Amino acid sequence: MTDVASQGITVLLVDDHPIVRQGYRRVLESQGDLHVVAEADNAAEAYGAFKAHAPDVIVLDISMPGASGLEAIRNIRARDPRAKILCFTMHNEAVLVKSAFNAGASGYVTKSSEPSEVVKAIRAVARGERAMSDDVAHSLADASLSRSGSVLDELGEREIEILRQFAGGATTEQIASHLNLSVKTVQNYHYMIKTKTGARTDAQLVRIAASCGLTKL
Amino acid sequence: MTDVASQGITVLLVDDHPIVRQGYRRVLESQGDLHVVAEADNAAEAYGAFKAHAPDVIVLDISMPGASGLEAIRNIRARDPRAKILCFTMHNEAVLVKSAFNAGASGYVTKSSEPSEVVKAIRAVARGERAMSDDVAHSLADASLSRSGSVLDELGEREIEILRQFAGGATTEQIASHLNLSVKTVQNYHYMIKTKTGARTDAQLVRIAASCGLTKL
DNA sequence: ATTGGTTCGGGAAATTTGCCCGAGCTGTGA
DNA sequence: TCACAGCTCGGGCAAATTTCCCGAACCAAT
Repeated sequence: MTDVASQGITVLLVDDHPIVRQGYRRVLESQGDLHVVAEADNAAEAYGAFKAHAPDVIVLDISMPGASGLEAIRNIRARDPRAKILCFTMHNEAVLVKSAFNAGASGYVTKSSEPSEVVKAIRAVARGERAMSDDVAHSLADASLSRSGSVLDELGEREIEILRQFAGGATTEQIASHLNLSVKTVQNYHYMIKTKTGARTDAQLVRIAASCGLTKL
Repeated sequence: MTDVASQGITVLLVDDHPIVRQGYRRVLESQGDLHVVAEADNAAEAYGAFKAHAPDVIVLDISMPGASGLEAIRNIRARDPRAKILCFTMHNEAVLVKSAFNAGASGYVTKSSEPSEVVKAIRAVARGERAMSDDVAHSLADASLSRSGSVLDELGEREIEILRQFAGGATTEQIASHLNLSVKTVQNYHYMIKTKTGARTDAQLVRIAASCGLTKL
């Protein structure tokens, strides 16, 4: 009775799709204790809106392209570490989830979740707890029983270099000759990189490399 | 005065995100003349729901994975050519838009659009007109003007779809099952795509796909 | 000294690639 | 209407690569 919830929880919605925002707003408002006090269209506007309205929780869709969503989290948290950010997105890759959390997010819920789960997460985050939906927890658990940082610090120097060249479009032979290694060794590194990053496909590898800034485009 | 709109327009919502569906429903219902008579969670359920409720308009999120959205359009239209389908999605790539239309869609609106635009599109589609949002028209126009010479028009529709999924990180098996193809066929397409685009490596393929806007990174 | 991480590569089985093939289908133009 | 061309779908088979296993050398810290 004495906590913040009894006063209602104020929310800032950040999503680049207007109608989606409209929808969230209605769903949240129908809860009674949740009040959407502002909306923002993109990461850039998000901090301004946060400063202006000081909401209890920021619900942020990191819809990607790229790290713009993560960037926003870092920006806001850097300027006000009290900000509580709930990521609400359709992506459920462990790497992204991890990045979001150590960018400073307080929660992570996928759009596949039931509305009630989302609402629950907002309340939890408002209380200062960490929240995530079941599917997110599952993929995190799966992917990293013992990992702790960015995917990159799992990799050795050589592995990173080979990943970089590979993602840049080089063939195995080219990499081998660039680095004066046997083709076999490059193949083995390639394999190790895949297992360490959890990529099941070369394409996934490229995406991971790109998301780590290892390659542009 | 004698047309369907004066009686209200019935809508079937198809989207795999429950909360998003909730949101749309509320936005549409608040219009007065729009009535969401059914929802479906995925492409498979969509046709059943269509048959059961005979809605005036199907609002379909082809959120992908893969052609399941396009597949759904084709399925429904094959069984009932009177079906009016409005694609409502976050993707705004010319290739997809074109595929959607010649799969039989009546309209295409992105989630970046204002709610009012979406509603307008629904009404237009219900009247039997073709509808698309400004940004979609723009990217279609762009593409049709200055895109001869792009690698993409060397590729068939299937090839493009498979490239899209592959670049998105899907495995050969996943693609095969998404599209109901044999693994061998997907492998063959993969090979054809590589030769047609001149890519010597899967990583190069991903880069090409990205540079054509086929996938985001 | 021993453990542990990183670099380097061999070997063998399982998969995938590279390339060729034929068959069904559709639209287009003579 | 009859080709003809182009897309779609998949089999086959040799060659290449991937997947995992392994050992060896090096260096750093325990």
